[in-house]
Amino acid sequence: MPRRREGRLVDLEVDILGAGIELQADGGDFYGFALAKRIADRSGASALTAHGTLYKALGRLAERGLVESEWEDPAIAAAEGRPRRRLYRVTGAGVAACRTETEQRTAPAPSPRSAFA
Amino acid sequence: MPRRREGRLVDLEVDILGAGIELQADGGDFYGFALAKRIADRSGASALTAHGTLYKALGRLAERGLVESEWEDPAIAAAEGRPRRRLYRVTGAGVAACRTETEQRTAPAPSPRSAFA
DNA sequence: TTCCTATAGGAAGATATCTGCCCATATGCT
DNA sequence: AGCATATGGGCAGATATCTTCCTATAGGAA
Repeated sequence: MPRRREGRLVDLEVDILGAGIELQADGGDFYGFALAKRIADRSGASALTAHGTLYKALGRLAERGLVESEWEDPAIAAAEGRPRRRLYRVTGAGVAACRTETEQRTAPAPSPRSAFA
Repeated sequence: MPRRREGRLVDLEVDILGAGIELQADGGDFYGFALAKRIADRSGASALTAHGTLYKALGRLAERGLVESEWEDPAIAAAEGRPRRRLYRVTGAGVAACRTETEQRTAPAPSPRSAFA
């Protein structure tokens, strides 16, 4: 993929923010693995078979301040007998960026003349 | 595999005890994953590609009191940024059982007549 | 000696996160 | 208009442990 168009989001990032906003609607934070399942479910196809893509995207979003994260208390993971999770939440900036991006996409391209023909 | 011959060990169990005794010689405990690598290395071949086999064998040995285990302090795993380990050590009984089994194997079968022919 | 069956072993996958490698390509620049 | 390249995406694998299935076989019993 090419240089990122200034301040815009790629598909996967929109998906993450969207799913994340949904997941955190009922109170808590969310974590990568759950996110992956959710996105895989609704995207139908077998995207993210290798989860590296997702974690890289989450990293990018974190760098831009659109999500925040912190490690789950290790004791909890230990008590539940599973690996630790990194807990994410979409920030205000993240919600805004997601909305903006979505709007920018629904308002199609500024067609050169009127329409086609 | 058939019923276990009363009080004896299968190959993998001997390997585990052997490798375990080696690993704990220099002080500390050992854990499954390291054990798997060690056994895989010296068994040359690609045994244990799926590690389930090893963990089941470790469970058997624990049940018979030949190894003991405890979970690593979750904080340590967290600090090192990796999954928790279960720490094992071979018990006295384990060392004894390993030796006995090895002897029983080096002293071959009580041949029916003298040798062959 | 023959047959039954308990049991070990292998494959596969769930649970979580992260890194490195390579490739395709849309973007921005000339 | 055309080209160079930054960058996202997919594949593969490391780190650890454990569960569920299915299968093959050696041991014991008849």
